[in-house]
Amino acid sequence: MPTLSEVARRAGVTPATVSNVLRNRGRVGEATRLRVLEAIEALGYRPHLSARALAEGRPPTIALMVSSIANPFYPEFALAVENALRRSGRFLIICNTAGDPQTGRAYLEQIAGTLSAGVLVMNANLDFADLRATERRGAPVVLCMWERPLDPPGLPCVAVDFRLAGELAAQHLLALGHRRIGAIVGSKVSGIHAARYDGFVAAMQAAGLDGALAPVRYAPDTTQGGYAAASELLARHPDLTALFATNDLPALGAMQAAADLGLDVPRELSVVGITDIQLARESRPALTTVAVATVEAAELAVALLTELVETPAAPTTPAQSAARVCVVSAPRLVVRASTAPPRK
Amino acid sequence: MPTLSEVARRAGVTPATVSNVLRNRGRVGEATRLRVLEAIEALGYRPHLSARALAEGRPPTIALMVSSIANPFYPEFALAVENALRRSGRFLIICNTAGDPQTGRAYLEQIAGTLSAGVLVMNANLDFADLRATERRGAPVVLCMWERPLDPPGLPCVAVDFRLAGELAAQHLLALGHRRIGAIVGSKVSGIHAARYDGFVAAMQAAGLDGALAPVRYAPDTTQGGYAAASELLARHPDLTALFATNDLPALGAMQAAADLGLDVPRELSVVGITDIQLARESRPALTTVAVATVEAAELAVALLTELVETPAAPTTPAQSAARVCVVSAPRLVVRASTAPPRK
DNA sequence: TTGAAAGCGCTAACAA
DNA sequence: TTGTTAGCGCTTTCAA
Repeated sequence: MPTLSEVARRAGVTPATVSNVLRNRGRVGEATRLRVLEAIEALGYRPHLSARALAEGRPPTIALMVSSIANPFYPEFALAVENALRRSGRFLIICNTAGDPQTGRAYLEQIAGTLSAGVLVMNANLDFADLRATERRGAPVVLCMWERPLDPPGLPCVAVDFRLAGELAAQHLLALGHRRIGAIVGSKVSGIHAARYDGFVAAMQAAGLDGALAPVRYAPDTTQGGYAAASELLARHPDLTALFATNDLPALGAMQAAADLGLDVPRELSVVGITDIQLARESRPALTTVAVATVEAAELAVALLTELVETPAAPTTPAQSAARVCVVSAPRLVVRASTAPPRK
Repeated sequence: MPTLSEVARRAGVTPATVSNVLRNRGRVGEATRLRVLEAIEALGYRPHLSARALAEGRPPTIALMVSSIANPFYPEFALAVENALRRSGRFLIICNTAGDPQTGRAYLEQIAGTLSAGVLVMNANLDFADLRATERRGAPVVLCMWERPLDPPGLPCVAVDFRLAGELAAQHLLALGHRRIGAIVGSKVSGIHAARYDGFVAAMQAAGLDGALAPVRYAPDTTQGGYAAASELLARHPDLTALFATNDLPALGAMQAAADLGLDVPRELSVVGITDIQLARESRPALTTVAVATVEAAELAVALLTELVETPAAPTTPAQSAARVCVVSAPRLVVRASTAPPRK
């Protein structure tokens, strides 16, 4: 592969000039510029990105930490991230933590700042301390889907009002006339779906029901988890007319459980989820859900990280980080075919 | 961030020695080694991967070209690739071509050989010429799911016997007693699913039916595509008792179409797909399909590419490339709930 | 407008 | 076993 020096030699200039031409720095005579361009063309020169990364002190690369790229939600997000990055001439490294903080730390230690200029974190179950250490080493970190806009994490982040999402979902069921509603929370009790559940409880409360007393199950954030949770809930509380799930995947699982129990959705059981992943549209019946601005979140996250990466590393204090919170558009209800008024 | 020289200074040795310790090159005294290790620890030193890439002449990175990471098949494959790479200390750059050869070429030109040591190609609709050019520039290319083991592409590849997959699917339907079977081919007429369809036709032939005359529709390789194709087929040929699809996504779409037409699957219509993506297990009814060794293919692809990357670049002729064909385990039928004998 | 020179952080001969 | 010396390909002052 031809190098910049070879281009320079051929064009009868020095490497510095070629570099200036490449970066459109201006300070190059038009005739020279043309000669350089011609040499580039003739030689088929392409800049060596690793060399450039070293010289510039920062690679054209961003790492996306996810717990599993195979989770049907992430690809949509990753796609949006990749698109946004490509537009800004950067590249995306996918880091799969498999939900294991060790793996996450290993990734961060290896590539943050040395092979990737910054880090996007998408629910990868990482130690907060590791993230702050990463920041301190000079690789900015952005949390991609913070659940509580009003409770910033002390790290730059893109926040989604998931509490509102929970409220909207519950309000929809309530408006349809449901009163006996079960909840499936796709994480641990103290987990990241807490805000969504809070919203649900609040909406119930507001409707004069004791939301905290509504039957609830905590389950893994998967279809299987939702399936198991729904099976249990329906076995224990046969009078439930609707199920609220904090995420689409468990909601989809709940629909399967209903199908296997011979319950017709939505006639005998309504199901609502949160996020609006592609599958929600494609399931039968199509899932009613609360759509989250995934693409917008991805773009904001990339924009925020880009800014941080390009800003001369003013060592960020927690307070400064706290200030870097972008909130995406409010979630909105998408009514499809999995919800209906309860049978009397 | 501390550099190797700083570590050297602190340990009272030269950079070369530190490098030797880091690479476990052996030729270092035990006492020195310990001192160096201690300095590394004390300083929190981590090797700068971009610098190393430049010095070694090759980055620790591999590019995976896919048409859309959001296609439910790719994440499973990408996950397996990522795992295999991580085990070998490499990192994964995701390149989304959106099926556009331009975008693909731009990616290849930018990063192949300069930011990524090699390229994995997963049905990204790339120009063959671009791939060969990439190879010539010194960045090995491996095709990840070549469809016809007996017809090598002139590029190193991992091949899957998709013709056999098509045969197995058809044989299953035939064995159940189906005779009026429609086919949904998830690509253009001359597209990459041709081998699968060939297998289908051959199996029909072998059963004494004129497979080539079986109703067939070509459609995009998506649920929507399958939905539309199945709707058409069933409208035009109400006597069909089974549908064969060359991929799971269209098969799933076909099941939805059946549901919307009020046809019970599998009682009134059997549906079979190919690949066995995660969704196939999770759909209701669960999809009968022919499982392809995805993980094995990913691992073989990584192994093959790794070998090519590490082999001192003997400029490969097409003939040599042709020799680099790995074939994964044969596909195998997975019977689930979407197939049954035809109603008399 | 162009050139000269130093250096990014690391590796790898080759010498000692 | 360890050090010396050149780079890898590019960017970027600073001079001319």
